[in-house]
Amino acid sequence: MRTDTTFKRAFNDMIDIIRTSGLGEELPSENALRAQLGVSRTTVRKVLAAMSARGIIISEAHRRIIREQPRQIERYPKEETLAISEQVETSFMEWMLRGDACPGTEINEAELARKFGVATTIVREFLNRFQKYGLIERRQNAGWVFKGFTASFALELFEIREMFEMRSARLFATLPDSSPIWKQVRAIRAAHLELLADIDARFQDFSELDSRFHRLIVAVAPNRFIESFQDVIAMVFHYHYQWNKRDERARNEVAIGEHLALIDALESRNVALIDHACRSHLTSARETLLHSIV
Amino acid sequence: MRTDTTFKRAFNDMIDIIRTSGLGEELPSENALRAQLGVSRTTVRKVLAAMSARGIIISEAHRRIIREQPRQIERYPKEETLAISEQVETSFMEWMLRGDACPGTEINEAELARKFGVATTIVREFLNRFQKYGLIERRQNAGWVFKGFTASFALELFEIREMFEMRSARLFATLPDSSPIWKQVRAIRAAHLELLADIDARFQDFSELDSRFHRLIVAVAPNRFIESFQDVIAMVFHYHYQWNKRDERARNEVAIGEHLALIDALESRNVALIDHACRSHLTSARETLLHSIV
DNA sequence: CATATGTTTCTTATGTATAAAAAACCAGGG
DNA sequence: CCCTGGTTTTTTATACATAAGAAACATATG
Repeated sequence: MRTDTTFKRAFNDMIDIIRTSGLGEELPSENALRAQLGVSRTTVRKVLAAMSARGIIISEAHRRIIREQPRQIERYPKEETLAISEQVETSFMEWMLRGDACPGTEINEAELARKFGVATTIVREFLNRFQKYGLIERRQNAGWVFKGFTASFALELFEIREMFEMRSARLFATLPDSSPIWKQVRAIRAAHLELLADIDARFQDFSELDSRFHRLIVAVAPNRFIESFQDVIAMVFHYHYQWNKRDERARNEVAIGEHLALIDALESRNVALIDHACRSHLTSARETLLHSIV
Repeated sequence: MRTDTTFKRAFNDMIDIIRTSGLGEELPSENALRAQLGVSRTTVRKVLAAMSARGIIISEAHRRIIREQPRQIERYPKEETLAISEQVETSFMEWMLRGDACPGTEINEAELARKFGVATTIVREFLNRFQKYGLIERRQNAGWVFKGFTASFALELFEIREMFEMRSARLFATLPDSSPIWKQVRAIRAAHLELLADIDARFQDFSELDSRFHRLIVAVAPNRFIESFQDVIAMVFHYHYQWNKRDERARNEVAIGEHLALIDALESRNVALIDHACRSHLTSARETLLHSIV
């Protein structure tokens, strides 16, 4: 049966909401909470009921008062807030990147389901969605093949990436001053500088910033196929680098430098500069990835 | 439970095999048949058993003799040879293109399952796979939205298509004479001429030839992401044109002409010619598609 | 001993079941 | 009436069941 991860996530979020308010204060309406938590009212009510049951709030007629601050211990642990389908993703990536699978390995839905301790339906659904990353291939009536996280995967990936990002970066040259994108560019530059200033402590945050940066560039002229390809890139960097920590800090520092150079180039509106900055960042990113594969 | 479409398809294929042999002849071994039919030996045996039961063949110890020619009536009808998942694809496309769905429509798994008369699991699996075409989008815990077969879909599609095909076509200029691709190019030119000669009767065959042609061009330098994008294109042309028959014959005739021009250009190895031929074909294809949308 | 057939076991495709979550519906109070 | 909270209905996520199909194993026969 369905797991109650939505409820648990909402419960944790509600704790944060309550902590920003004082004792005795009244909570917003169910509808307002629904919007804040991003879940249905049904779930809000379930959370409120749980809060009541724990004595954190008091439900009077048509209002709920905060009675005592919830303690952090009451939070549900992170794992329990992940839908089974998300857990499967993690398990699969781990299985794949830990090297249990070499190129050409046959993937067996039933076996994976047993290994991960979930129903076959879910594994199947995952594989269907995962197919778009180009790492597995379906065989009629006979499972899947793992094609391998290989050099040719990386090269094919970067061939497309270069086409897409060069196309987008160039468009910045003709982007009017009035475009709201420029504001986001400045904001993301600031975020880069901030991260750079604290690189020793926060170098692990780069992966997410990287993805945001490239999505911003590509958003200059929206195209659903390009955007969906960004998911592939994000997946690769997110997971692959979790398993290849070598030189992580230095690598990220270099990349930040290249991003900043590209931002400068974009703002210059000079196509030649943009081309150069974009291409050299992509080249260096490709080399880094290739390096970590072999 | 699982349907026996594999068996029925194999049964039909076996009829064709038997019809090419004479009465009294002996059939190949189970293993040989397995390879010919592209199914497992389990299924081969089931087919042989069915043939025996119908008196078409006689199973003696370790050999099977053809006793009488099967009649065409014994074939299973086409519909019964399609896996449920394939039927769902057709039903969905029909639902979508017949116009029951306008952009922004919410897609309801349960409702579709009822409408198509299949299990929800299958609809869900289909939608997950179908997602890559960029026509639907998933919303967390709340079904899917149909984004519409709109002009912007066509434009985004063609933006990518142009990047990919121009890149591939240009590569032909530097392709060595020795490449086996040239032989395929000549073969596909012949196929085009053949179809053109008989265009009045066979204009419906173009869709498949079109897909083969573009896949060939793109295969000059294999890239899994480009190849997978060809699926999107093939889907669009295959289904969309099934529902827009206006000027079909003329349209296809024009496209054949453009293909032949592109083939000439490729063989010339002249980049400027290639560029021109490729771009003008894509432009005209885009206009045709846009036209048929509004 | 190699190859073909007979048998058993495992996997996939597809249906059904059900708790959780979302949505729709409804009644009461400002 | 609009909003709020209570109730009912519908849909989604996930587990489980099973026939069809694939694969592995075993035996026999030339």
